[in-house]
Amino acid sequence: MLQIDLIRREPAVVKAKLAKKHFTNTEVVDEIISLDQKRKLVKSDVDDLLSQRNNISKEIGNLLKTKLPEDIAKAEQLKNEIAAIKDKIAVLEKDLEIIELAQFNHLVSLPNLPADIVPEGRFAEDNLCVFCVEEIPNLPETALPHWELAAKYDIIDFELGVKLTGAGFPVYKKQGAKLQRALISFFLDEAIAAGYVEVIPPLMVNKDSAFGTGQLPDKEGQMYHITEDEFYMIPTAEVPITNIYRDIILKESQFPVKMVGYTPCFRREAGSYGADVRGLNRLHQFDKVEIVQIQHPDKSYETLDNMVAHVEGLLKKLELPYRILRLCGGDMSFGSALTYDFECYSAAQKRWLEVSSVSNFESFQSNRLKLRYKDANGKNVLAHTLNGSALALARIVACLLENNQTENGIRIPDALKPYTGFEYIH
RNA sequence: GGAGAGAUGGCAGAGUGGUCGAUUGCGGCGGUCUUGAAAACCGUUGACUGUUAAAGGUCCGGGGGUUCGAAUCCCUCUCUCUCCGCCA
Repeated sequence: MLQIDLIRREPAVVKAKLAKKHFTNTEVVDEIISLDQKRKLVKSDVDDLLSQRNNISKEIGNLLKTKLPEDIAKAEQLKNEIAAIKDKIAVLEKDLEIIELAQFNHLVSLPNLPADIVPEGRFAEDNLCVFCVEEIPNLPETALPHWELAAKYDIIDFELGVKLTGAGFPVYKKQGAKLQRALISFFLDEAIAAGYVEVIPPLMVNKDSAFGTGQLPDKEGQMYHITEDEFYMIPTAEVPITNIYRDIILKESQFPVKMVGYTPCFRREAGSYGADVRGLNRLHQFDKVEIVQIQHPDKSYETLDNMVAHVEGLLKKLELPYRILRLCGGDMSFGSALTYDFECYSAAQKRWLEVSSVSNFESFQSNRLKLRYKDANGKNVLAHTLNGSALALARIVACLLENNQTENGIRIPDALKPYTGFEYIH
């Protein structure tokens, strides 16, 4: 959620930046400002009336204390006076409620403003490739896609998942299950070595948490919703982990807060179909290790670079061909100010798969979360939040299987061998 | 699932209808003392809104009600604790 203060002060700048994100409904900005002016007027009227009421009530209290007949009569008179004030308050408070609700609804409909270096553009093709490995693997035509390798070595069973739950819920078996665990441990250990504190959060969150990180109201349809208890299955560990710091006022000395967590992630992915969802490409449940940082606004972009470097280090250790994209305004997520996507090359499918997304949300989430720090002047200021996948498992597995297939089986990268305990899947 | 008790500031814990944004203790911060530290002593210490600054307003788990006036009374929801039942 954008800060109302910024919208008030710099409406033109806000509109221009929204346009870069292809949010062109600029009348919303004007509407927010006009509602804000109305709100202030009504609020100040209500406050005046409340102030009058408070004073009269105090007076009544004092009069009644004396127990003198004339004072009691006076008190009764004042009670009548207050009745009229109360009616006025009731009317104005109703107005105020309507105005505030309208303003809130408009405010939460605005996406975050993109950073200056975000490229112009609307679609994936407009993303700026800031790094790409020199050699993209070129496998022989006989190379198998990962879903066939999964069947060949009996390590991932998609059909069985359909039986148990439905499409998009694979069952990992044997060396496939071990590989999964190995990757999770490897990613966690790397993050812990980089100073992140590990947490294991709940896999379901309440409405407040889903709102805090921006999933609600914007992406309601993408989460599994447990209606009986009003819980949402987490689409990413970002939600519970970042919400640990909801309603918190940090000291500056606590920056940066660094957390890492492994969780399964649940996504409804309504409307997806075809080659896009084949095999491990897009699942309803997948595993992910997520890194989250909370940082001083002056340092958040430096931190974003650190997080990008961390993810890059993981891909290097896994010996996977990757590229890094700086997302264009139209392709970025709702709440992000700057996002780098990491894509790995899936050599048998001959396509790039997104395996990580690292973003700086600036104060967009913290405004909703009321996540602040006390600055040197004792003023409470919104902190910046960042997060990134480090890494998302399923697509990494897809690339590992495809790119590393040999006549002897699937080769495990050196960095992973201590975790798998085997060098080949066969 | 059944029965009961409770939810107050960073924490502990007073407050049952009026000057209570809230006694007090701990913690935090600043100071005196000290070579330094501890102890002791003194002072200070919630958030939001609003404003040039203020005044004013709001907040005692959430929502609603009674009242001139609610932390305090009533209703309701959520959560926590204790006992019983069930159980990894």
